[in-house]
Amino acid sequence: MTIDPLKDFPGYLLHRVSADAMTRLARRLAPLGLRPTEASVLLVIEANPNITQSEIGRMLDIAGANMAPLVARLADRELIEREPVDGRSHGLTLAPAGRELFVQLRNQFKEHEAEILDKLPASRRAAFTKMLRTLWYD
Amino acid sequence: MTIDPLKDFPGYLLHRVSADAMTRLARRLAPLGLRPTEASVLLVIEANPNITQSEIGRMLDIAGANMAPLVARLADRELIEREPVDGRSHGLTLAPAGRELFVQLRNQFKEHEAEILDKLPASRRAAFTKMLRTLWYD
DNA sequence: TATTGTTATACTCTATAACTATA
DNA sequence: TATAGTTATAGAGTATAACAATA
Repeated sequence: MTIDPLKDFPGYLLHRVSADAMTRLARRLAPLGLRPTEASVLLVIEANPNITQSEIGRMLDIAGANMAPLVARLADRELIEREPVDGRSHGLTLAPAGRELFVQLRNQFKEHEAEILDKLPASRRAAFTKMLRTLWYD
Repeated sequence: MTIDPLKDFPGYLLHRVSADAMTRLARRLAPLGLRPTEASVLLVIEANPNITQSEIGRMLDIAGANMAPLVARLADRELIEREPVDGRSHGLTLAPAGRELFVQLRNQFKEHEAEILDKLPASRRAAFTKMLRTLWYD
């Protein structure tokens, strides 16, 4: 039979588990007309009214060059509003349509995250998430 | 201060940890002239001489349409050899240059994987990998 | 000088459709 | 009919370089 030489590599497993979760999240969000990165930006704006797009970029590690068209799409769809805070920055807040969408968005994320942990015994889920946090925010 | 509403989401953490690891792996492999997917295919061929590219695709979940140019690049660089096994399939094996590269490749992967787990206490590393395996090969 | 926001561009990985040749 | 391999193409995410306007 064929041998999978990668199946014990945590890096490979992280990649496969993450890629699978991202694909499922994308499918969940498609009916809302959102891609995963757009949805995560909306969650950040909701939690931080008047945040600027450069601050979001630093938080989510999205380069400014990539934030620009992403935010422009959300503004074009009137999901967010931009208010000048000084001559070069704009504070971002959810527009009415964005607040409406946010409720569905939050539910989809909640179900998605539960689905990921679902395969682990309930007693190990918190430990798993904590280890991931250790790896990320070391 | 700004709030990160995603920091407790295992799906988001998986994505960030995985993306960071992939970026570091890509940097490690660049001096060898390989991208992560190319390197993983070489590891699979080394472990399974005469495997076909469709079998590799099923193992690594890479679509046939994407396997074709990937394998062609490796064959053009004479890292692998293709031997017909029937009228439509080719068995893939490492060519001499591929075997030479494989030694360095294996070392880079070993260091990479160790680096990922490095931030976890040694006593938790096996449990973490096992949980990832549970999530992947459920 | 440094930062914010922007445009243009390219790369990697992935996804779909259509096709040929073989089993 | 199903499978192996291929080509063309498009999408999403990311990366770099260059630039204007503002701090």
